[in-house]
Amino acid sequence: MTRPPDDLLWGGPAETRRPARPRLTRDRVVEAAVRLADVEGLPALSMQRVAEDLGAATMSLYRHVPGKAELVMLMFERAVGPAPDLAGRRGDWRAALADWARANRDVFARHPWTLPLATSPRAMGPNEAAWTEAALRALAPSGLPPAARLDVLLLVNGYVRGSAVDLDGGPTPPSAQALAAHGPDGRYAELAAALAEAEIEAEAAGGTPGAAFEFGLARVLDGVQLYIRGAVGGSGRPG
Amino acid sequence: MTRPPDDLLWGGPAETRRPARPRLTRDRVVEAAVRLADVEGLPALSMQRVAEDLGAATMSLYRHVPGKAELVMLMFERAVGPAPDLAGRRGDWRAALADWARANRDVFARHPWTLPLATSPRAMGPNEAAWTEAALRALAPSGLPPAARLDVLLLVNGYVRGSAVDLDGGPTPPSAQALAAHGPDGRYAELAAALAEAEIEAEAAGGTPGAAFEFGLARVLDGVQLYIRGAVGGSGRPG
DNA sequence: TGCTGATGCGTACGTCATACGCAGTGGAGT
DNA sequence: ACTCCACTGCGTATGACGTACGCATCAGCA
Repeated sequence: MTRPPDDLLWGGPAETRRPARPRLTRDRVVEAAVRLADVEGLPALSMQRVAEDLGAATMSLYRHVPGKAELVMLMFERAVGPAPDLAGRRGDWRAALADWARANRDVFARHPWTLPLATSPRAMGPNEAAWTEAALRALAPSGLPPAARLDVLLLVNGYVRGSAVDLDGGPTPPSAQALAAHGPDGRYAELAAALAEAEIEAEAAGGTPGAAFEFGLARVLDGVQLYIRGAVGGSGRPG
Repeated sequence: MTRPPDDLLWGGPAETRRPARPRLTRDRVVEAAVRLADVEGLPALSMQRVAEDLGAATMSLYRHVPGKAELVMLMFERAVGPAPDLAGRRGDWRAALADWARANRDVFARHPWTLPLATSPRAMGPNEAAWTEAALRALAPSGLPPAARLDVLLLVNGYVRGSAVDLDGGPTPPSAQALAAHGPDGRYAELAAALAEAEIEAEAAGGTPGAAFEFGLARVLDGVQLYIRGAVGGSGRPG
């Protein structure tokens, strides 16, 4: 009835059926969006681009996600993924927490766009809750009460997020020339010296990225360990 | 000459001059944008809204900033502001670094929208460089070499950023009901217990926010202190 | 063979960033 | 005094975006 009569008259194939595409599902939409964000970054994410990548029309996405904001939430949950398995470290809270921190950092490394999202107001999803639960369990052998374990977790979590910034994103330090140009009176002397020395070290270290991460992580865990001693055992204050 | 003759004939005030508005400057544009972001958040920031707040036309802004991305950069620099003065803490790297961390946190508290920006790729501006320089100088009495001081700074910086998330933004933990509903088998038992205990403590603490921040900061500095002892003095490893 | 709910999509609207070029202004050079 | 010109402000237009709305198609079932 709505078909143009030509087709009927000339007997063209009755192409009333849609081209056989895999059905659209919420999962496929979120997956495509994550892939797009991984490759081109969050700013490039638009409903139109996601739909295009799926070979669907823009408005079709709205059958599966309520809107873009909700899509981003779902993307975040998917990128976070299931909590790491720390069973192999049972009893050793320090090793378990270190593994947890590294797994956490890997998420940010795999999906850099999650980093700004992690520092924006949002609701905690099941995966993120599972990560938190895993870390709290890892800390159980420490003997700390639950609320103190939460504080420790905030600390470690904060460190991971903060240092992941320097994996991708984060401030690119100004060039030595720029520093010299704008601070000819030695205003940035220490910064320039530190950057120069760090560059030499990085060259020497060659293929060991993440050295700075491990350094900081060790310091954080030292601090926690000291605290646990003080809180559970005697006084562990370093003075 | 280009005036319509009516005005001339009827002697209306010669309103050829513009209404006497303060001239638009880059500073005024950036200031208005910061104020807008402070009040309504970064998503509400549009060139049109900024122009409106200034009583100017949208396109006028482009005479003073190249585009929105650059405006946001300038806003960030302005929000960061000048580095804190740590002269009063000369010689005491721990106290100076703690002050620096608190000042840093205050920036995020005053301008919550800077937090996601701080965790996105960007160039380091003069103010941010000055903050870094100030911290490196504060660490000079520790005796650490410049590159190691940079690592320490990354650590502290990361902690501040990470914990500032919980000032504003960050994951709002699910309600106890939600946890119970989705993990009836005790999947989130530790999390639920920790949240409940933390809530009780928060109620008891009453008007002392930032307690969690100070807790974590003390742990971080403990770790750094331990490291400095080990690196500069003898072996300070806690085992 | 019609009915019904689920799914895909075309159109339309409002908001956004911004390219382009004109118009008023005020100062410098004649 | 007059001309010129750089600077500043702005009106219009374009194209991308998110999404409300309602029609078209289809699978399953009566």
